[in-house]
Amino acid sequence: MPEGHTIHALAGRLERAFAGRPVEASSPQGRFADEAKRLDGEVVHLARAVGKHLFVEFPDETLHVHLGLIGSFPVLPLGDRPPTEPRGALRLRLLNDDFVADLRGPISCELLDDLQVSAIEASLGPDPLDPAADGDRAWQRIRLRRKSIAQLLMDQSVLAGVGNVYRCEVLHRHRTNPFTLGTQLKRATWELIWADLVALLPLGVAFSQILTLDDQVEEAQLMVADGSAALITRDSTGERLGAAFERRFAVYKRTGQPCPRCGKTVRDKDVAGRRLYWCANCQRRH
DNA sequence: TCGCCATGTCCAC
DNA sequence: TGGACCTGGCGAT
Repeated sequence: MPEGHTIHALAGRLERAFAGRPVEASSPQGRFADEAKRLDGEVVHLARAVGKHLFVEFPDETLHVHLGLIGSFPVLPLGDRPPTEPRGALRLRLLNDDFVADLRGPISCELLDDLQVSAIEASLGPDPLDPAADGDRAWQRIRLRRKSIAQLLMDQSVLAGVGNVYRCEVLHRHRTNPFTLGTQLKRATWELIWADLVALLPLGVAFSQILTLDDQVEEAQLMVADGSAALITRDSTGERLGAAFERRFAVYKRTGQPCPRCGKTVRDKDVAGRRLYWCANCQRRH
């Protein structure tokens, strides 16, 4: 269940497992059979992510994948075993001598040309994981909108990569009222939120885990700074094995429990089809 | 074993 | 704005 950090980590894993070598591609489920045939035997150039969109570049076309809410694309080392027999609805399997990657349940899986890839990228707001991204581009879209900042943070044309967990947690971190309209939001508040996302999302990629509580964030940053993050046990794709941190949040899925900052009760409410969690007592800023 | 929910998005009304 | 879609995990049965 992916926010942007998951897709960036996945792109890295695919890149390490497949880039620079020919790949066997197949669609056991059949829904991607013609396209898989076109990729079969081609060399993978690179894999990259923009927000929640994954692009795997081949010589003549680009595989575009969006996992949606329930898609998965695990990259597994084969070791000395043959790949497992495909089971269930396996949309796409990528295979070489060392790795297998099985794509299931994506909301999109398609082959695109460069123009089509550019069109998708152009439709997305800045991605805090892109070092060249400009948070001011998002601000220009936010400041004119009469929608709540809770909705705007989830709008991928405003900002690419943030999902429900990061939105709830980052609004709590900055004591921001989720119902503040874009037109009411202070620029200084946005700048703090953007800078925070730029700091938090790379920790999500490094640890394959959403970290938003100060104690965990500080520890994770120290581990990145002193190199010990790299020493965590990893498999041969470079993926960390097991969770490094306890799964804890300030407000996400904590309805009825005390806010860790002020002790008042965390609330939830459906906003545009997604559940928002927030503390009405200490999130009052605009 | 079943049913529900989920870190997402699109489309018809 | 509600439903549809796709799969895996988990609590209730």
